[in-house]
Amino acid sequence: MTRILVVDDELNIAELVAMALKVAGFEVKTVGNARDARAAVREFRPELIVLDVGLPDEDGFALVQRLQGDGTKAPVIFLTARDAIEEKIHGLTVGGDDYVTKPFSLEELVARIRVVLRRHQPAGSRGSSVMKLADLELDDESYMVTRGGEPVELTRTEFRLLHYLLVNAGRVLTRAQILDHVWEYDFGGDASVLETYISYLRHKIDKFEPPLVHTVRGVGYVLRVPR
Amino acid sequence: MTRILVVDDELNIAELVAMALKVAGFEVKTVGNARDARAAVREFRPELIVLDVGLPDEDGFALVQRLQGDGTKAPVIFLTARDAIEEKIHGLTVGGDDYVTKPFSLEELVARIRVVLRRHQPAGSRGSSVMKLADLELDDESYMVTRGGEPVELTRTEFRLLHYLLVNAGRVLTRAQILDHVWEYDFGGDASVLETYISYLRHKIDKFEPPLVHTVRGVGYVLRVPR
DNA sequence: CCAATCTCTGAGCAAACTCTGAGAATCCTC
DNA sequence: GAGGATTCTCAGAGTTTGCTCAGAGATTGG
Repeated sequence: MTRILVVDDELNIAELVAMALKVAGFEVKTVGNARDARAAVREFRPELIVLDVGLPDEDGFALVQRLQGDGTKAPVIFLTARDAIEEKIHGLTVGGDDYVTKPFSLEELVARIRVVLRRHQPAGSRGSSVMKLADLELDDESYMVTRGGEPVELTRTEFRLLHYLLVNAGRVLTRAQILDHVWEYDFGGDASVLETYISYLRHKIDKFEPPLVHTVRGVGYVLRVPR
Repeated sequence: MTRILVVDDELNIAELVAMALKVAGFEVKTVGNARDARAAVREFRPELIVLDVGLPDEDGFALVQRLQGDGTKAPVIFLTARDAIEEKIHGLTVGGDDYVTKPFSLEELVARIRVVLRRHQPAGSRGSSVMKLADLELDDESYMVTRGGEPVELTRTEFRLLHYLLVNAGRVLTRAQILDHVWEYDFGGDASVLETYISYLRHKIDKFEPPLVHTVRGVGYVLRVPR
């Protein structure tokens, strides 16, 4: 089980992320400051670090330098405010690290984590980045979706939504779950957006037979092959 | 796996270069001064050396002489300030060595490394230096690009951009990734330059059908053959 | 040292996307 | 089958994102 260290001083965010990652099948440890982070790196030996750059006791980037000096090779995913100085991010994606701007959606964060982890694995043992259900295919890496071989153009939100449904194919997801994962965590609107996007998705991928997106009345939605 | 030794006393630069080279599939060792460099040459037996000429403890050129006296035949790529005495360098690069002026772009450095390595390989085992996608061809060595057989004139930045996209054909690259690789490492501007250059590229290579440069809204760009 | 070329900036414009709200359609219960 | 609840669909407002262009500044080559 892949170990991930989450470093964020905002407890709510840290908890939220930790939850999502545990559900996604990772082993997670959370700390709230740089000092604990260094200790955790030594003891917990994480294989990836999710790091808020706005830490109270030490600049996130300085911390990374120190950690890597300590011998960790774990890639880092930085959490940063959307309008933060992009300059500081420069040079970051060279080593396969990445960053996600706040507020993010959990779906997006988990996707980035998967991409970074894949890049850091020896090329041979890498799985494919393609997910399938019936004749529907979704490629994480190239953002391509095809149904029955035909390419389908999806917007970003549509893509995230389909991705989340696909990861949980066969399992019924409640509206709340979907909103919490696919939309940014500070999204204030109601579930009608979701219905709208389900409608869009159906137009794009379910104009072919058989339909894959199914409504479970009073509960939520599932992606599955009907029998 | 080709071994490359990076000699630079600026830790940030050395790290940056090492990262980029590892991602490009080389085995890398980094040292920060001339003494360690000589030791590393003996133990690590690099097949190419990237050497900063502004070393604190010994003049880079003197070092090369000594190294070659030690029996290394590894070609050298010098890193030098842009306004440094170019004559000295010209004299040294006759042996198939090369130089890159700081600040460089990673794309450029890696390209030079590939060219130098290719020159040093026995003529028989050389691969081609031409990359293709559909009817688009790009030759690393001669800096020539053709689309549908027609030659296309590209400026240096356009060439680097296309090259980076082509190496990663089929994979969506974020703006940050592209800026980090194609632009010089101290570039401080924002992504609008990139958009401008994408526009230039499209005018030059995508006025033919089918278009190869595709925008993935909210994410970045891909080079791919549409289906 | 001048001219040509290249790079980058900024602003205006265009297109695409997200979300809202309201009415239509569907489903379920009684 | 009526009525209420739920879900679907659509059009449009508002926002975001990307494209293009002209021109200033830098660089290169003669």
